[in-house]
Amino acid sequence: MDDIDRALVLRLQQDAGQSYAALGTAVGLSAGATHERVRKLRERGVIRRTTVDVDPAAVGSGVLAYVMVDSNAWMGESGDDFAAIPEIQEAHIIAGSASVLVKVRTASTEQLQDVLRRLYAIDGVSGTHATVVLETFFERPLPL
Amino acid sequence: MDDIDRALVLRLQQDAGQSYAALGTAVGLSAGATHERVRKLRERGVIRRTTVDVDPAAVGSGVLAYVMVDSNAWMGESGDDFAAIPEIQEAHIIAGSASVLVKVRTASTEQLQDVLRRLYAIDGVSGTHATVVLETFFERPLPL
DNA sequence: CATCAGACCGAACATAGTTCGGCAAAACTT
DNA sequence: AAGTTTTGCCGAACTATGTTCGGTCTGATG
Repeated sequence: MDDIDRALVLRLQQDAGQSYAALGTAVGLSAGATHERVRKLRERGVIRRTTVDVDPAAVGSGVLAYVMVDSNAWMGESGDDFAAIPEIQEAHIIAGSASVLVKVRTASTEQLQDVLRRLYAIDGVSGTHATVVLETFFERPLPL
Repeated sequence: MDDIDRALVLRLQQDAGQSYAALGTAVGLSAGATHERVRKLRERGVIRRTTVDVDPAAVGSGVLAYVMVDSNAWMGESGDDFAAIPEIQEAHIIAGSASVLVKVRTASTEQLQDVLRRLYAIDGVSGTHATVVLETFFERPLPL
């Protein structure tokens, strides 16, 4: 994981569709060597997969909210329960007063309410505190 | 934006590296027609870009925290101020007691503290409340 | 000093991306 | 309802890229 690897990851985050030749030129390598570097980055798990970035509003997920989930039990094994709710995009165990923080995307606030209802149905969940996002400044890749 | 488009976006989210031929077979189209569909999805902005999913811990961002930022002024024009802090991965204006919610990734809690210091330096910021993530259950693409 | 392992280059070969003419179905027009 | 236009698709040609491989160099190891 040297400077060249970091440069490769950075450029792939910006555009994973470019050719190995272009990528190689940018970092000072041949296409073949670049290919080999990227292959190893995938093998090591640094690069998990290549994906596309989708406009949420265009696919019926125009409402974004973060929900603090309070509980009266240990939630460490409840990952699957949260994963079963498709509108939940992220779920984290957190330090602090609540015990789980989830990121939810829905088409409407009515559907958001329905997600909250399903959250309450999870074992150990004693309360929720939803924060609705009014405007997103930006969402961007990791710094390098 | 019909069922085929949704199927294409779904499959591209899972693996943007597969061939148009494979993608076409999966949805019942030829490679050429698939190519044209995906081109239009990009043109319309439904697909914003193709990127790679990187393991944060592998690139020196093992600490994740969400920070509620309180303010005593209108923050609607301060997007650039938040964008100037590279460790901030997302920044949103929110409804509720705080006015901005940011997602921060750093290598250490010391660096997290330094980010908080830089947040305080932004015009109008009157306080912060950081929530450190202990474990991430999952982070996944949008539902379709 | 000799040997070994790792990384790179450049060229060959295989595969996929991209374009295009022709066709058919659907959507307007009159 | 018939004509006309538009849209979307197929399949094949053409172009570009991915992928592999032998040979070379460099730095590390013993």
